[in-house]
Amino acid sequence: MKNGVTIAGLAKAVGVGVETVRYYQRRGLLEVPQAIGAVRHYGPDDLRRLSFIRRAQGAGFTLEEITELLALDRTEDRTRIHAMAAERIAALDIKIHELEASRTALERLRATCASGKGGACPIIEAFDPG
Amino acid sequence: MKNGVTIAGLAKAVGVGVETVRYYQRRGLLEVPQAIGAVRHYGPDDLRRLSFIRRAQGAGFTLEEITELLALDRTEDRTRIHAMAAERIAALDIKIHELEASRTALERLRATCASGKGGACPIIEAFDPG
DNA sequence: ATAGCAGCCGTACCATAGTACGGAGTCAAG
DNA sequence: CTTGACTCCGTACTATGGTACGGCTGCTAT
Repeated sequence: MKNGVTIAGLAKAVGVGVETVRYYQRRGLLEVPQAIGAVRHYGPDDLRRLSFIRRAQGAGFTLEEITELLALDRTEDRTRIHAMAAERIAALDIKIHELEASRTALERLRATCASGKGGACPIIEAFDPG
Repeated sequence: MKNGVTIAGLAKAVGVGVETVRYYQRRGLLEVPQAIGAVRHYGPDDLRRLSFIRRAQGAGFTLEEITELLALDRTEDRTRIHAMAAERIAALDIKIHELEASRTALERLRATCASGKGGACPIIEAFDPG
């Protein structure tokens, strides 16, 4: 063996499946490293890149957008990066507010249906205002 | 015409497509009302139900879960409703925190890349801490 | 009465993000 | 030097939530 891990080690380190790593390679999100013999070995760069992909997904970027971000990482196109970040932040703000509103509605539902007995609790109505 | 709207009116009122309404009917989320002649007419109940479906989706319920919620709406199984609400609230809390963390990371990226010129801004690193 | 828009229906297709599978090759250990 | 785990590869399949298509029919206005 050389230094670096094989695909299973990489996948495990980031908490994804081997097939997912291969999928990202096929999509061009991860590059396929040079093999030592017949087996590829992955280093810290690959790990950072894969972690980034996952975090960016968590931020709501699609794989297509992440592909663009990764390409941008080596350029100096700050305006594009800035625009993508701003756009995502705006979308995130909307989403966060929506989820908070949903949370409020669910809290109301939970409170209503917590009280002992009585007839059915009105699920549909619980969501009505908000 | 009778009172009530046709499928296009219903869809439009909630901001979905006609095909989406039909899809929900197929999935059993919406019932198919009795036709007057060959055309179905939808009333306020259908509207409320459809609105509910959309709001519940916004809260992160899957269509399958929403199917269950709608079924539960006519029962008195408060414990199940309570459990589903609690579970969703917990998931929502996690999600909201994740999105807020992502927002922070993006804000950092935006700030870093806003400053005039200089080399590339480190997209991958901007997400590194979390 | 007739054109043409809506509605109805089944079936097929789409995007996104994986997940599974089967065969062939390879590597390290026993 | 064989066994067993792991890799590689292509292709196919999955889940979720729709979206589109084409044929037929029926309601409505001109």
